[in-house]
Amino acid sequence: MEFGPDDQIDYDGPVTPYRQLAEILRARIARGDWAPNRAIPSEARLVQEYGPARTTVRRAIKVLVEDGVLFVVPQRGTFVAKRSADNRPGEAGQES
Amino acid sequence: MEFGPDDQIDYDGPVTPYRQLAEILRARIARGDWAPNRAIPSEARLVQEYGPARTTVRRAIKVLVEDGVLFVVPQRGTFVAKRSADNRPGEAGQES
DNA sequence: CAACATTTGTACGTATGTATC
DNA sequence: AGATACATACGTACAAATGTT
Repeated sequence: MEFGPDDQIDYDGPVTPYRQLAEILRARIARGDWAPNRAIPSEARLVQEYGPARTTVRRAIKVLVEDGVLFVVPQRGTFVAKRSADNRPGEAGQES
Repeated sequence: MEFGPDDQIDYDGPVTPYRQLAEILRARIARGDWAPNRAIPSEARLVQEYGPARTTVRRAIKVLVEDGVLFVVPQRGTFVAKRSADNRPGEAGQES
């Protein structure tokens, strides 16, 4: 079961909402919704778009940060890593 | 003697309570009370509904998990498998 | 400089579920 | 049966840094 960029979060399913959101964002990044070194929507914006609590958004972002897909700049935003497409859930290789 | 969705547990009969509950739940799933990928009531809820100890509920769930009818997601819930209707106990079912 | 908005960081409390003892 | 632990999610509030007006 793959996640698409336009999917909504299913709160009653077996997959946790933060995992779903992570895969949704991953799909949108892979599709090129936001270019490398560009900021994705703010946490507050993602809360508005997808409905979850901010805690859930942050958890989803954390997954992608650990996968090297995103990186966070405090008080600035969350950005798409340069080689975000290469990074997959398997090996978590993040550079700092 | 078949079990129906509305049956109660008979604690004085020859069939163990957990077996009865398993068949009750199986009937409810077959009847479509919960769709595939949807969660069945929580263990605590089933305790309330049918009266047994939680141990009994868990044992019943275990039977259906081994039959491929249900699957458990830790910290999330117990869900109906997609092809739950196909899976039947058969005579080769394993006991534990 | 001051005031404000934006964004991430952190913390607390509540609720639900399973896991374990 | 009951207690405790852990994971997840929601809501709220405030702090800190940055950017804008």
